Amino acid sequence: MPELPEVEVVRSGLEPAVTGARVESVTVLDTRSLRRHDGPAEDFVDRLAGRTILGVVRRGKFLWLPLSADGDAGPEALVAHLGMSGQVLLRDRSTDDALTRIRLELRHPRLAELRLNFVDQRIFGSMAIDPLVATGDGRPGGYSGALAPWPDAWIPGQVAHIARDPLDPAFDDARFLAALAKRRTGIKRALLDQTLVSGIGNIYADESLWAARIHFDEPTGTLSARRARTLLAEVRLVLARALAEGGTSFDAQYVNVNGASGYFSHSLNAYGRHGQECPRCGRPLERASFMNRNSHFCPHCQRLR
DNA sequence: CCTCACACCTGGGTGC
DNA sequence: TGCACCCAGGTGTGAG
Repeated sequence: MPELPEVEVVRSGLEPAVTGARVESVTVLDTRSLRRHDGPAEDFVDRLAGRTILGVVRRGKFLWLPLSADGDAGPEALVAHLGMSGQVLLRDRSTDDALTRIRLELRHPRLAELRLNFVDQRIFGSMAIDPLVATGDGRPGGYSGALAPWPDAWIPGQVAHIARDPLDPAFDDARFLAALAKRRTGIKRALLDQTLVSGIGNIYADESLWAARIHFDEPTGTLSARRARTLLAEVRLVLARALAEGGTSFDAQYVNVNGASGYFSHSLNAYGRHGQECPRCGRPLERASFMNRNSHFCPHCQRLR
């Protein structure tokens, strides 16, 4: 479940159920879902089994579950990225899901036994055990909700290069705007670059650009500081609204930890609406090929300057 | 260092 | 029904 709102729906669903739970057993059904793990599947299983989950943290589209100490190893976390089609489903111990790639059996002190199925059709997502490293700015590594004994200024090594997301209180607006102004590329490319700002994918890039009336291919070099600030504000509004509606779902693939879909697809103004009327000006929205995917926009409201 | 093209993958839906 | 084809919301890597 890809973009920030959908991943946050997963994070917030996992948090009360897995915080404090012990990992009783781990089954790797497809080793390709360990693409991000540095080592063989046996190493993943050995390092995860028996440990207790301390919380659930998210930065952008990355999730990680800090783990209790294990011998001489430094602080580590179970990292999960959902890629294009990943799901994390909480089930009872008798329920299986098609396309489950990794299965964890958990025991929670109050909620007792449960099963966590990592499901992924395309296998662009993956799990990993990764050492935690100190954040560069001393601020919390990501968002961990209210329950966890975080915030701690730690982040998995493999996530450290990802920028903070626009809903993170430690996101530095001035730094982002300065970095954006230095780029020599199109604005949508920049929005999708997770090392510049994280959490935005194809849907919310198109929605934010539509809201800010900016063409997806407008060069970052000609975007005024004022319009860039407007765009950042619209990004935040779009992400927050989508989050409030439980994320965007077009089909059964993008669901929360209980398998339920969000409602934001009903609130989309541009994404997937090519051929239909622009909700603002009434003229037809268009779709254009861009970066091996599609961009949805209003050619009247979003003119290339 | 920055930018961009490309590789990595499957199965559900659609149309003939 | 069967089957070929199309499509999908992301990230890491390496060339230039």
